[in-house]
Amino acid sequence: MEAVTARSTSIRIVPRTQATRAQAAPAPLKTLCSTCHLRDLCLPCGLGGTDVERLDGLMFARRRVKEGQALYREGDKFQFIYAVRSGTFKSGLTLKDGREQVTGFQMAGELLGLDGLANGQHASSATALEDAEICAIPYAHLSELAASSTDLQHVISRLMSREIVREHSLMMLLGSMNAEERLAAFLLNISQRMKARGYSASEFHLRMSRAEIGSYLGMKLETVSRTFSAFQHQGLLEVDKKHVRILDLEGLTRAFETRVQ
Amino acid sequence: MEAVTARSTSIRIVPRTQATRAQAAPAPLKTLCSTCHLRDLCLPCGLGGTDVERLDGLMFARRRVKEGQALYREGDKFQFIYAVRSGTFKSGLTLKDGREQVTGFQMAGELLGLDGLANGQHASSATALEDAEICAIPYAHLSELAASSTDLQHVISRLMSREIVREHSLMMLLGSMNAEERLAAFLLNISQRMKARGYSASEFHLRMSRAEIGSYLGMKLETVSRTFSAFQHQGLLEVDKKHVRILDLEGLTRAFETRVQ
DNA sequence: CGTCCCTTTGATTACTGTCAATCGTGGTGG
DNA sequence: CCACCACGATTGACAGTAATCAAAGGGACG
Repeated sequence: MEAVTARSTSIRIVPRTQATRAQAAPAPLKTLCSTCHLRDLCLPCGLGGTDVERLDGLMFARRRVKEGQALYREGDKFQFIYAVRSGTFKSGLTLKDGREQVTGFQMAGELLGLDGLANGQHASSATALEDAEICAIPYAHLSELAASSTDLQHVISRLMSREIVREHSLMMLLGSMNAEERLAAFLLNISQRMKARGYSASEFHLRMSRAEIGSYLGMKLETVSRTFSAFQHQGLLEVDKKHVRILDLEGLTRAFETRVQ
Repeated sequence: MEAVTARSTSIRIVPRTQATRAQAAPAPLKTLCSTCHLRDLCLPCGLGGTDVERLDGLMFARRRVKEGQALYREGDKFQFIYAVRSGTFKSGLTLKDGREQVTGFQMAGELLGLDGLANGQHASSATALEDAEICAIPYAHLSELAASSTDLQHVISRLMSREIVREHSLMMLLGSMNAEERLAAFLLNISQRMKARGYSASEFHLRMSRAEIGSYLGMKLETVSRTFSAFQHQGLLEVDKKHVRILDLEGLTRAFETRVQ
């Protein structure tokens, strides 16, 4: 897994762990929410035409992030909320001994960086799992705009609340499920999100490694791999490295619902 | 662990698991933020005098919640954010098979119910671990007020973001720590919060059962009990049921930092 | 004084972690 | 062009931690 730094003129290969921060885009493309194909998934979701037009007025800078590059890191000053336009990100905490805890994976239309509001600096880091593109939404401007639109205020609050709810269910997963239930829950979640984006719900490419899945689900990469194999033997799915095809959605749901119901 | 229903005129004992929802307070006391002893911990924290006075104008209803009573449950309509005035709450999800996943414990000055914004109904439930008192803050009124005060908007956003950050670190705990590290982290967290409230940081009463601690930390109650005993044998603390005295804060911190550093 | 619940402790099981080897792929460099 | 290396994934063997099952003590309360 390697990455090309944006800074060097010649193409230079660096391992992902040494990846540099994302640089300011050389060509700062501006983006309009009103014409964005993700508007029903993303920030403008639920907003009226006038509010969306006011979002347009902010002219979010669009930025490319290469695979392995960090969009922001723990401790970085909080200035932007990021909306994923394309590609996939992982977000998480890096422990001082080098190990990481992945706290989420973000796909197109999902927001990144909301944890930065608490203390004015990011509490987590976000890294691209493939070449990606994001909208950088300046929080100061956004909150200015929100001051004159209660609808926008509500949308932002709702998105933050949704993040809290999402983390609740992840805590349930980490706190009270076994390996098979965790992986089943993870795959069903990915499946739903792929479907919501117009992709197949039953066949997709995972962009994250076994180690990253394991970190997210609170298990070791070997256990992730074994559990994939177990599901395959049970006829629930076909796996080949990162390619997954779900054969028995009900069976997988049952594996998940063993405890959740 | 038993509870007295508020509805019945005669005092009737019900097990906590069958506890009824908190009823509307018979005497709706009103509360002022400006004179509250918790104002530096709670919602008004960081707000200027004029904003706090405007919060006063909302005249939050104060409500008593008996031990074992639910303040709200999953699926309840979201109307209020709650601030704990006194007592301790647990919040969490109840699974359909009856088991619960505790997602947090709330002490005086802490907020409850922020997960309700996402869908207009609470995604979790909150239950008093001892007789408690809360301020019920009508969200509609609060967000009306926030429309004319960017400071208040920021405070609310920051509180929600803080909840997200809190859950991140809990996920790290659940995802990558062993039993001793989890319990050490839990005790250090309680210790800090007690200290912030003017209580001893080294000696306190836990209001939650071993099972509730276990649910929160993703381990079984027997393991919680054993780990307490282990800490006691290591001379890190003295435990007698719910009473805890920390003898060696550095040692406990080391037990926690084994992985976190 | 008996019951119920919480807690503690012991014995055993089982799941997942750890350590290690192998395979396949893709990029590197001779 | 091909051998080599690095990396991710898979699988096996074994170890270790925590779960499970079980029993008993201690308070609180009727």
